[in-house]
Amino acid sequence: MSAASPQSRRPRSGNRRDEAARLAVLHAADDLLVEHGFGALTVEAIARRAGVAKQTIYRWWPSKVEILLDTLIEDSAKRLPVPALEPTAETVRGYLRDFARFLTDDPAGKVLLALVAQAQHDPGTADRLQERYLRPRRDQERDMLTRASAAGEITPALDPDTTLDAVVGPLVYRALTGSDVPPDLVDALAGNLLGPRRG
Amino acid sequence: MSAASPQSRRPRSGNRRDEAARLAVLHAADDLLVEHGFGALTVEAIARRAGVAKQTIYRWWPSKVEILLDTLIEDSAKRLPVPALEPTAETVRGYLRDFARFLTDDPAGKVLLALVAQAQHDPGTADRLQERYLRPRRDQERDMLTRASAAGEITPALDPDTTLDAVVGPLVYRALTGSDVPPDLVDALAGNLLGPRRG
DNA sequence: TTGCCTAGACGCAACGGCGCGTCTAGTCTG
DNA sequence: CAGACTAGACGCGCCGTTGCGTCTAGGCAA
Repeated sequence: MSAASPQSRRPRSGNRRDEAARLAVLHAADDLLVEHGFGALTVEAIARRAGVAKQTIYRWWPSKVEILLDTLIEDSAKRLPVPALEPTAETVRGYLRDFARFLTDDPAGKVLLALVAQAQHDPGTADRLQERYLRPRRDQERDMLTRASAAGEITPALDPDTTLDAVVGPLVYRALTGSDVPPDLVDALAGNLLGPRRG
Repeated sequence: MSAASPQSRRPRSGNRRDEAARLAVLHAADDLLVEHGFGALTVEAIARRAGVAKQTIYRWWPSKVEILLDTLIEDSAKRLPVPALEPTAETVRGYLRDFARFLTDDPAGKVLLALVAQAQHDPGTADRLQERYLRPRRDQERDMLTRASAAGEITPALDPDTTLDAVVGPLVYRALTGSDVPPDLVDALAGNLLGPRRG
């Protein structure tokens, strides 16, 4: 659906990068992953779907992993922002619930799971996923927790990183193993690990 | 190391399956995965390493995933048994600590992570992993928790499956993202989720 | 017992298919 | 002209399959 059709694409703009082609590639990769799984995600299939020459892909991306990282970063910045200013117990819980829905319902969630998976098969992917996505996001999440703690909104018993792993881990694990990730689960984990509100 | 050398292999035994060949394939797959990662794990490489013809592999296993499942099941039955009879709070905690070490230090732990990863890329793998490994093991673990609860050894606040996901999830998540999985983490999670001993 | 015969597991080698990443050639636009 | 684009061919490696010859255990008959 979101693949650009050839006629809707603006004419190329000379010797500058074609933004329409870039978006077409990103959307094609996303769509193919969701529709047919990572196994069917080949560079040639992306090129066909995007209506773009294979060489154009290799010109701008070293691998399909980097394409997926681009879509993941753009999409999760848009649709799963980390509450930054004066987070309350409720915004923290809300973020975690959103994260659970992101994992299971959002196409970008599938992209994240696929990249975590691919990281097991290829050390290069593991490094890039850490650098470009996991580490920066974790920094923001840690900051959120620290601010909420300082404001007395939450009172976690464990240090911030362990707390985050303890909540995020089960959500990701259930998503990876094909279980559902209901909001109740998030609330149960948050209740156990974030401590009483306004302790 | 564990690949059978040709001269050490016993002569084939007529029209019966060659057990030495079976073990050579299992060990070759295991070794190649640990040494070079899933990416380098091809059926042809396994055949070369095991000193076995490719057809012999295809005769007995429909895919390399099934080979890995065989090794995972045999190895974790041997090296990570689930405490079954009258589990105490300490045996439950011990099992979870063993599981953490299994994930990071045991070759079979790498096999499990690789299969969880592959399950994201291929629905068939997801089904087989569930059927042959995750479900049976979860059944045993649930039983362990239920018995320990009934005996008053542990007092989890959540239902058994959620409790297991809440402990196992973070361990797996950290292993997947390349973090270490220290015993302290297990103890912290267990302290939070298994409840006070002999409450 | 001796000797042949069959069943089935095995190794060797080659097949067509496909995705990889690279390369060449030609087109289009600022 | 420079630089991004399309189209398509290339060699490589692995896929899963096939044909064929070899080897051995076990059955059967003289």
